Amino acid sequence: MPPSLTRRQQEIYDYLREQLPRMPHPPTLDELCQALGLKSRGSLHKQIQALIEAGLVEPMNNLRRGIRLTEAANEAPEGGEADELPLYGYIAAGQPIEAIANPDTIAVPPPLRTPNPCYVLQVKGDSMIEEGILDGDWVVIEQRDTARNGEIVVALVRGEEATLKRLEKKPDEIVLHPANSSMQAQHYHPSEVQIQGVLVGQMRSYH
Amino acid sequence: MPPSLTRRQQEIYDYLREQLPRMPHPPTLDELCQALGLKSRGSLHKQIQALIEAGLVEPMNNLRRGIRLTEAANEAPEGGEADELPLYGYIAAGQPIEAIANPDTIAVPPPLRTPNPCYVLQVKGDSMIEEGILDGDWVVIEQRDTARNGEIVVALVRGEEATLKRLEKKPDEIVLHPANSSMQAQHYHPSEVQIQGVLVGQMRSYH
DNA sequence: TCATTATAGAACAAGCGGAGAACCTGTCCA
DNA sequence: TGGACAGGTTCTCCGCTTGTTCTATAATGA
Repeated sequence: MPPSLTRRQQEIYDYLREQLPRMPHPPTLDELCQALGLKSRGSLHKQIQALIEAGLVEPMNNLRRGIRLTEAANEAPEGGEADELPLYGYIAAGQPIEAIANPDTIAVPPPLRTPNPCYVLQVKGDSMIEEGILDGDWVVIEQRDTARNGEIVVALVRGEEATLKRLEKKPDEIVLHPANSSMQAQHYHPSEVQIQGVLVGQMRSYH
Repeated sequence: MPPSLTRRQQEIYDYLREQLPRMPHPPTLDELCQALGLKSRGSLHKQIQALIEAGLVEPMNNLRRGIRLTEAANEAPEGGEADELPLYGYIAAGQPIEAIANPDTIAVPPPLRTPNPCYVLQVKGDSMIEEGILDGDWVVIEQRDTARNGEIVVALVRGEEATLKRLEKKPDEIVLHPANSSMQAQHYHPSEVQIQGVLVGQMRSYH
């Protein structure tokens, strides 16, 4: 059992886990220093050393191979629960989906999802309050680009505004109905609206 | 066997069990103080010390790695299925909980429950519709016989009627508030009402 | 009334994170 | 072949944070 990491060590480790795969080469200490806002190679080395002792970073015995993670660290990500879905971020009427910094996952019980690919968003605002979807609720979205009349959908309007609304398809227009009597239904030309998914589940925590 | 915890210690322990997994780093004493509304690090330290002696919190020998639970404490919650909770039946205003024939279980993601014993009911009727709890929703209930003002509780009235209502405790009476403007709040003598649990989570399926 | 519990607050010491310098060891190139 | 150079290693020093310890003060209850 590795000695638990200090806060800074954890931070650096998290950074490595996230950024390393995107880098063309394993970074040198100096490069990492710059990326992390440090000025002293020696300081960073001390932190990395701790990660090496914890078995998370490949030891580099005087070789110049840059910093890379251990196999163990690469495989370790999550406990591998079968029904974890990605938590993409927030959805609020009128803004694009706001991705959160740490792409996270959240467990979703089978009845709340479908066998098809799904993801989770957290609701911001009260636009669907009369459908029992409150600020802060998680919604489970099935990834689809079509929907039936009356379904609640994640719709992208003119490529920029993502909203959670009830869908009404008319011959020549698409109407997006909020469920909040203080808001107006919005009318669009079909070409303006792109379906990104359909609501299939919802969860709320009270603490 | 460790000496039993004081009320406050139990409270802090529960908080840790619930909140620690969501934190990016193990918190420092100061951070915890703020989260718990305390102003003195020293005070909290004494409480934590007691939890350490009870074997629930990892001892920190002058190291600054924050507060973390023991393995024992982390694994302790339930021996059984990961996060399957018993589904007891239906709850509707005005009738006892209607047990379903096959006592079933349903998976509940950790954020929707507490570390304490919980169970699940399915909602019948619209009495809490303005709180975003609709007919057919599942509600996760923490098994408790006390509740704080403003919490939504499963209350058994005169030993026969179970309802899901928002609780208001007054000196001489207990008021159960529905969240549906077409229904009336109900007033009872404290001896008539028995708390059976507190709402901690809610789930809905759209298919 | 005394014991227990919870809290505030002050004072202390050491862990920890960082800077910087010097050192060491391979690689490259004239 | 022997520098220059890049990059890893080791060291010391400093200041802030954070765990620890103590004392004092309420509140509560047997």
